[in-house]
Amino acid sequence: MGEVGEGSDFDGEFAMIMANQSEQDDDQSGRVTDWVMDLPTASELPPLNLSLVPQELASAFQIPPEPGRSAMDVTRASNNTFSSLRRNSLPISNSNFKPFSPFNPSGHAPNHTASAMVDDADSTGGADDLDQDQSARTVKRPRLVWTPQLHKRFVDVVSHLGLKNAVPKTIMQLMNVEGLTRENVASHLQKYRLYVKRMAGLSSEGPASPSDNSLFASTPVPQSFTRESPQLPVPMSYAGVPGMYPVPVFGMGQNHQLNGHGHMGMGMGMGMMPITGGSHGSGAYSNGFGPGASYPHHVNHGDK
DNA sequence: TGAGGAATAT
DNA sequence: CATATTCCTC
Repeated sequence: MGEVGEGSDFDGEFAMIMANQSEQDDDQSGRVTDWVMDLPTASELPPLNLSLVPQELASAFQIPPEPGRSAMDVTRASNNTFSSLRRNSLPISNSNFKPFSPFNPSGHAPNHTASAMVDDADSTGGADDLDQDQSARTVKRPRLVWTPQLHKRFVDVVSHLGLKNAVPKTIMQLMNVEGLTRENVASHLQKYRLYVKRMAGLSSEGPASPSDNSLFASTPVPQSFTRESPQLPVPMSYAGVPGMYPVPVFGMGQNHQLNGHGHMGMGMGMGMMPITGGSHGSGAYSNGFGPGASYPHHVNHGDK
C-alpha cells in the first residue's frame, strides 16, 4: 500500500500559481513582474456567496436566499456540470478546489488520485477489453467555444503580457483555465491578431460595420495594440479567483454547423461572474454569460 | 524537442 | 464562420 507519493501534485505551473495566492507573502517589492501574484488573497476573494439574483427579483420569485456557498461549492458545481457534459464519469473529489484535469492536455501522465481505483498493473488479458482508457487520450475534445467571458480573460492576459510576449503557452498558463490547451489559445490568438491587425488599419477609418457581432467586437482591443505604444501601464485588477476559474464551454462534438440565422439550442454559459471588479474601463460588461445573445445590443446603462 | 505562427482542414 | 489540425521554421 503506499502508493501515491504526492497527494496533490499535478502540474507544476498550476500548482505554483495557486500556491502564490495561498501564501501570505505581501512581499510586493514592486518588482513582481508576475501579476499573477497580484491575485487576491483569500480575504480579498470576491463574495462567492453573492447572490446572482437581485434580492428584489429573488423575493419576487420566492427564491430563498442562496444557501451558504463556498468556493468549493461553486467549483464543485462547475466541475459537475462540466464533467457531466462531456462524459460524466469523473468522480469529483470534494476535497480541494483546484483546476482538476478532466483530460490531459498533451499526453501527460494522468495523476491518479488513487482512492477507490483498481490499481491495474497492466491487465494482460485486456486485448479486446473495453478500452476504458478514454480518460484523455483517444478521446477528442469537443470544440472549445470562446465565450465572451473566456475571450475577455484572453484579452486581459494578452494585453498584460504585451503583444510581444503574448504567446500561446504563456497566455494559456496565465489564463489558467482548466481544459484550455495551447492549441486552443494558439488558434484563437491567430485570429485575434488578425482582427487587431485589421482593426489597426481601420483605426478611425471606415464605418464600423454594425455586423460586428464578432466575439472580438464584444471585447475592446487595448489601444496599445491598435496603436504602437511600448508598454503603457494599463493597470487592471484581474479577478482571477483561484478555485473558480471559468470553465471552458464546449460545443457539440462534431456535426452541427448552425445555419446562418437562428441560434442553435445549446446554451450553457460559465459560472463565472466577478471578473474585473469593474473599476477599470477595460471591458465594461460583466454579464455572466453569452450563449444565446448578448452582445448584439449595446450596453444600456440602466434605463434612463 | 518543443513552441510559434501561417496555412489548411473540418 | 469558428476552431482544429497540419506544416514549416526556429
